[in-house]
Amino acid sequence: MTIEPVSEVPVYKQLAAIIRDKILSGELAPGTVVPSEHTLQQEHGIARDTVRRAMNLLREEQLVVTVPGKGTFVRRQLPGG
Amino acid sequence: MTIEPVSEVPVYKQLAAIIRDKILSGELAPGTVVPSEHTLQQEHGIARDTVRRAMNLLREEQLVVTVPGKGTFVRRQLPGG
DNA sequence: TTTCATTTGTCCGTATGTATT
DNA sequence: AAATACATACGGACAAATGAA
Repeated sequence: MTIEPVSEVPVYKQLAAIIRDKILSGELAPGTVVPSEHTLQQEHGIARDTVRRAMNLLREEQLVVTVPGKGTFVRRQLPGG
Repeated sequence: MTIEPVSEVPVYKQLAAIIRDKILSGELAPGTVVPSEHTLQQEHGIARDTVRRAMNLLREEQLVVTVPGKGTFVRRQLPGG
């Protein structure tokens, strides 16, 4: 999956979709760490601000849980799981 | 206090007034942290841009002091205090 | 204990585009 | 035309929590 800088869909929503897919497919297993904001921003060539927006979405969807100073983790009890 | 989206008074001035009142009434005591931009924007359902305008006003009035990376605090020595 | 790297939290400034008033 | 408001996006900086050296 690649992020399209110029698109109808905002970059942060595209990134959220990418990570959401990995969670729902099991590629990112429950309890494991989601790549750090720094890593994601490097990998996709986007700003940290944009990464954080994506994470905010996933938190609202209760797909991930964030621990300050530690990281963001895939929830063990996924909504509707 | 509630912000009226459609009003003679701009939203950012309404928000500034709300926080100003809490400071002057002591509900927000000197030295304590003012809710973060993110919190305020969520609580009132307004944009970050608008929150920041409100904070700029309060800073100009010297009611609050902002510490980068930490937060915005109620001044201990209020103007005319 | 102190130090250090990592990671998230918050803030500052800027910019573009859209829409409304 | 100008001010207000929202959404998006970028970059830099410092603070605080964590954990490891």
